[in-house]
Amino acid sequence: MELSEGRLKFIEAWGKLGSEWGINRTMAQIHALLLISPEALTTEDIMEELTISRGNTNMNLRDLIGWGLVEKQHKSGERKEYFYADKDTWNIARQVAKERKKRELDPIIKLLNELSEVKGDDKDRNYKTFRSSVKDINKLAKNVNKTLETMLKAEESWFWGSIFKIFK
Amino acid sequence: MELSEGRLKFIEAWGKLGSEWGINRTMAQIHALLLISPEALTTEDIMEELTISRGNTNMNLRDLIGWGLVEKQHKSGERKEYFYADKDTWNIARQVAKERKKRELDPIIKLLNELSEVKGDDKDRNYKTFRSSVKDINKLAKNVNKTLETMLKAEESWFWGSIFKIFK
DNA sequence: TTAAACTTTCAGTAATTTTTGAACTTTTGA
DNA sequence: TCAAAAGTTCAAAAATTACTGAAAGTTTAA
Repeated sequence: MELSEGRLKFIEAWGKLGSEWGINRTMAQIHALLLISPEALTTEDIMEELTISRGNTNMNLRDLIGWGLVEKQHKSGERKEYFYADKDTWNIARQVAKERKKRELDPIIKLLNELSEVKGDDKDRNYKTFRSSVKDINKLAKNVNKTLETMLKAEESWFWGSIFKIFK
Repeated sequence: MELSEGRLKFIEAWGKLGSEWGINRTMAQIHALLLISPEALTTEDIMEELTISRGNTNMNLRDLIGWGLVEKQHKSGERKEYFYADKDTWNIARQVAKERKKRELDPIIKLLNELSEVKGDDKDRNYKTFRSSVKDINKLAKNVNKTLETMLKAEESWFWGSIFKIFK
């Protein structure tokens, strides 16, 4: 396979993966393009490569910056903004985990704690099933939460090393 | 909070969470409803509780069965089909992990292996960055893969026990 | 202070995804 | 064998989400 074909496939696959995980396709594609670009790119570069509009490019770049996956760069003597993606996969994974934890896991844990307080009749089967499901999900969510917190602080090699030491 | 309010909030939250993770809202809501229902429900029950159409209910139930999260039950002497959700959270997590691994991780690993074979000029910076990104993502994907495989085989208490033994 | 170079915003449009509902199929019991 | 009761399908409609392009905003340098 040629590099140019490989690059296209990579961008396409990253976009598809993103959309399967609730991340907009274009945002994932811009990220993919930056991941395989040695140099920072301008808005124009991205628009051309992906044939998308200026507005779309701009908004998705802001989002990527909001996710902590892309940063703005300025070249001295130039007015234009350049965009660069961190290439360290472990940082990317951590950053995504961090943001999704904040946006989704934390609120769900908060709700589950509230739902644990729901009062009812212990003889009511609906109530018993509700309580039991909420309790179990709560436990799982808290375990995931603890594991993510460890991961957020950890070095990649230590993290996987620890995992595999046990799992063999 | 009252049980009825809690049930509504739970269904709503589960639906939202699903949609944030690329799972259709209604499918997640049906799953939520079944999770907090002690008895198996009929299509009619679900249609009424969630005020959705028969077609929609039917299709999403098929999908849930396809994900291995819901099973059909038959009551003797009755024509109607009843639907029941496994309430074991660990089984649910494993089932979701298993399906998503099969549908998404496995294909991505296959592609990454192909992309590892892309030929090019070692002096080309584009080529070098491409190779390096592909290699790193490949490594991460394989680590995730191994961890998932362990998880799929494991008992819940053993799994979290092992994780926390290391992470403290 | 002006104008060129660039960035941001957002109303309108387009694309995609989800839902409906009615026609169609299957199963069952009389 | 038939009709009632249930289950399934899918074209069309609705809802949601993403994209465009042009106007408005900002920054810079002369």
